[in-house]
Amino acid sequence: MSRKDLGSEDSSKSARTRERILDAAAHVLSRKGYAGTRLGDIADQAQLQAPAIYYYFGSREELIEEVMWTGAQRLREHVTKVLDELPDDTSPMDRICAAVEAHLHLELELSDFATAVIRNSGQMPEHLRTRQLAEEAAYGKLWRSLFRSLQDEGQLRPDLDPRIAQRLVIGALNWAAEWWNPKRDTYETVVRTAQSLVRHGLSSRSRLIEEDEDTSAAARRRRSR
Amino acid sequence: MSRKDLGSEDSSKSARTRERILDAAAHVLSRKGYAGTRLGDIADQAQLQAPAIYYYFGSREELIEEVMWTGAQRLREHVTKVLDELPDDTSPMDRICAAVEAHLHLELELSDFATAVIRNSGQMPEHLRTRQLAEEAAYGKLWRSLFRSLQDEGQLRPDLDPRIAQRLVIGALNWAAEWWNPKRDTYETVVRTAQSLVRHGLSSRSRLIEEDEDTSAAARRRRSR
DNA sequence: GTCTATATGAGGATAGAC
DNA sequence: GTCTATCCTCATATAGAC
Repeated sequence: MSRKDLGSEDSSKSARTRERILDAAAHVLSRKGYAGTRLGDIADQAQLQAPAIYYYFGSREELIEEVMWTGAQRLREHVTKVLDELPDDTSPMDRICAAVEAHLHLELELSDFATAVIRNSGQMPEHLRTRQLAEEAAYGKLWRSLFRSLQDEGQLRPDLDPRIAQRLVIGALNWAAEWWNPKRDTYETVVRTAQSLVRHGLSSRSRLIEEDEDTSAAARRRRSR
Repeated sequence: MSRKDLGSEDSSKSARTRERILDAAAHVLSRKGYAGTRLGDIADQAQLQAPAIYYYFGSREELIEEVMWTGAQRLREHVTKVLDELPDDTSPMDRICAAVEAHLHLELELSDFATAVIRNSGQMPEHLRTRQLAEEAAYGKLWRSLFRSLQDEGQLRPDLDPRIAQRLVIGALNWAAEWWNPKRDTYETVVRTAQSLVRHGLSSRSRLIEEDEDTSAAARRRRSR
């Protein structure tokens, strides 16, 4: 039997090689796209010969499928774990902020997998996305439950459509992998800004406070809503 | 002289054919990716033969380059136009909300170009991105000036990093093309939710009002406004 | 069990004749 | 504008080497 079904916890030599190939594939996939991902490039990156990949994966498609699934799965597992470790009495909004950080953490950490998934989800043949779609459905469900808790406690501003707000938030986070440059922005600044944006953006406690009428150019907002 | 330099305002037969090819290329590019975009598929979509494309475009690369540039250009021009038409005394926050709608409008309207650009920006050879990058730089500049106005008037919450907040907002908008389903969410709901999220998310007038300590899950609507 | 060297054949861009 | 021919780039099969 080959090594195809070794779990990722195995650290034998062959498991490590397999992992190297997977990482290399994520790297190439994120930069070249589904159709542009050549086994030769993956092999170069993983420091072996292209046909050697067939020892670990049944085909190019199987390898790519696993990259997409792994990316989605690791994200969901990480966020789930972080949420599970929060104290039971953590407020819904604090849970959402924790999820925001966890999502950003994994995404920016495993950015090859993240950008591989993000850029290629819409370009893959459907039959390679089954496991990925299942992960993403579960992940969406997780976030919906966070938003529902917020709403149940009356903390979600009522002019927001919960589903749409949720997708917008996740979009803002996903996109971060496209622009984040660690040399320009610290990870902490990104997290802090994202959390603040989300917290104030969603909260029903967030009131646009009327300004006393002064003549400054700023004084023109009025009883909105 | 070929038709290569006819502007898009020309509506002669050949200009229309050229436009059809461009639209078809955007369609294929968004679904198959840069490397997976075959002239045969573009030709099918545009209802002509693959080699005929060479009558309108110098090469596959030129055609794809033009899709990416056009997508970026139309977005910037549309948002610029909408902002220019606002009354002079429009507040910075209202200008940002107008830009949010304009961005979403063009993106969801021209979704093939939008998703083509979004999904393929990171997968294209650099030499095909020169004009696109110039457009995007100009577009970024536009948004930075919007954020700067907001900040100058003290309306930007000080715990936000302006550049990062701006990128998060644009990310949330860009991602909308990936999930929006007009059968599920109306365009108006998406715009309204995005605007509200952005307005409250950014505004320094947005205060998280402390709740009196009560444990009831019900007592939470307050000082209406 | 873990890989390398080489061979095969399909798909696709594009040149050039019409 | 179309049709055909050419040429190249791969994924993958096969045959072993260590």
